Amino acid sequence: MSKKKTGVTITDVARLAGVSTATAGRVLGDYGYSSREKREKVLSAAQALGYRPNLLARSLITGRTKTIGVVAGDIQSPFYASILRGISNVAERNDFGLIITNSDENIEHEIRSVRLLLEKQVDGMIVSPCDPEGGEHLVSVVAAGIPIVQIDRQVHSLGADFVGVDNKQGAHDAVARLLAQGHRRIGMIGELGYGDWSIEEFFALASAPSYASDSLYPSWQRLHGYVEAHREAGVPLDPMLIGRSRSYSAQGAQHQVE
Amino acid sequence: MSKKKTGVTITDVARLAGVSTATAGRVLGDYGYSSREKREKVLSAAQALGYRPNLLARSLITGRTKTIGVVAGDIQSPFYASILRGISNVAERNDFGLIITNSDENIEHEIRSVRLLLEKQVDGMIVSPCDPEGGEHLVSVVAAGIPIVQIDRQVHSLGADFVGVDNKQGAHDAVARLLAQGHRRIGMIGELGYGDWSIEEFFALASAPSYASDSLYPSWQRLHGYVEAHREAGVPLDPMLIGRSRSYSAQGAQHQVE
DNA sequence: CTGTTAGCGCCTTCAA
DNA sequence: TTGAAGGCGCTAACAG
Repeated sequence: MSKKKTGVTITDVARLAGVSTATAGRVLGDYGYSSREKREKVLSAAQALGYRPNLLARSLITGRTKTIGVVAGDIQSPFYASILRGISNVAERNDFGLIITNSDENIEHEIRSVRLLLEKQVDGMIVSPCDPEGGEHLVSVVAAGIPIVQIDRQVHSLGADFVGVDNKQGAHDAVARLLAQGHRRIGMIGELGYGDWSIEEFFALASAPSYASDSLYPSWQRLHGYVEAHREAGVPLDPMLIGRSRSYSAQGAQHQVE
Repeated sequence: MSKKKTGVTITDVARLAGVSTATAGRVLGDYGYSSREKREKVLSAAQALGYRPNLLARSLITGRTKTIGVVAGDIQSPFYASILRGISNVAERNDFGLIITNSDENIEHEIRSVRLLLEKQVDGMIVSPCDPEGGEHLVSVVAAGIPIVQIDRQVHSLGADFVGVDNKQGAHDAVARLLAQGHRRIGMIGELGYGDWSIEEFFALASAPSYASDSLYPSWQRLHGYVEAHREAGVPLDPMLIGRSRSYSAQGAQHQVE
């Protein structure tokens, strides 16, 4: 009949148990002291009433939400899905909640997501920044004292932790091995979607021994490794051997092959 | 230097704007009346201080969190990933947050997840119940006035909304078409992992025209469709044509073929 | 060890 | 249209 949300509060439990709300809070929240006797009274009262703590109220006071926010590129991609699964496992093991958002590699979506997470008072964020250059919104987050861990890509100027793949080194090692085996025409298909250069231009840039690709997108970092391996082996580069799929998809790659 | 979280509150904004917290709240929360003049004062004060509303505090009062909780089987599976993506899109469009959890098709995980979501005061839940029979934990949720939408599988006794595939009909139609084309030995590989019957036993059960498979796991529902199509066509069933992969994986299916 | 008193940040009556 | 006062559910300081 009644349509109101029940909302059994700590006060209800305290009353039924015949103690103060403070004492009830101490046993239900598992902090501070409490005698065996009172403890049992409170627990059974809570049980009887079907009490569930209101984590919002608790967080409002403690300042901690036991929630971490994630800004992924696209939940649906196997890459992010597997990462999310790992994050989720660890979070659950530690009784943390997870608020997950997609950026679709779009900076405005990312900013929106970050704002939402901030307002929901997450304790920390895991972000895959879609633009290695522009990260003012992230700066304001760390400034607010909320830790950020970056995934896959990083905003260097942020100085926040980063978990990812050493793209340049990986590609370098793979290509170097092929070159060592005597191969000379090594093809590579990469996403290489964003970036202001043609392959020729990038080859020129990346051939400088001091070139740093750390702040580029992953596929360009890998191409840099490709270039370095060639330079070290003294093998000339041929732009015709590089395919730009412009998307991370099998179709895109297939298209480059044909 | 200071390590404290800044925490610009509505009070700070009100003071700077020279109005009461009530007025500041009205413009920042976009409710109630406010004069153009005050409104602008408040907004620029908020801007200057970098004010961000504390959604926890707001939710504590309003009783609504603009958050919906999801209990998926496994984020990482393409099936759930695509569903989550859709949910996420709609949620974002409506300024809702999403708390996502995995059940791993394990009832205890599911119960844990549901409890967490309840305590975080989600406004509603989307659940893929791992046991079509046992759903007491879900009953208590709807009893608390929190709407549930079920995905893929449903607890019938719950009487909650359900979104899914008509497994029986789909399998029935596919098999019926093959039979109509004259084929007689039609194989089927299904997960068929849970369930107390052997294939022979299930054939016997499902051959009854009145048999209802609604509360079974999806793969059994599909097998029911297979059986019905055969019955309607008067084609005898052969248990040897059914493979039980016992998992939703390519490997499992492949193994049945060999 | 326990109860009382204050709030957390915000919204919501209710007067003015 | 505005402000003052009260309270959401809970925890953090005190005294006792």
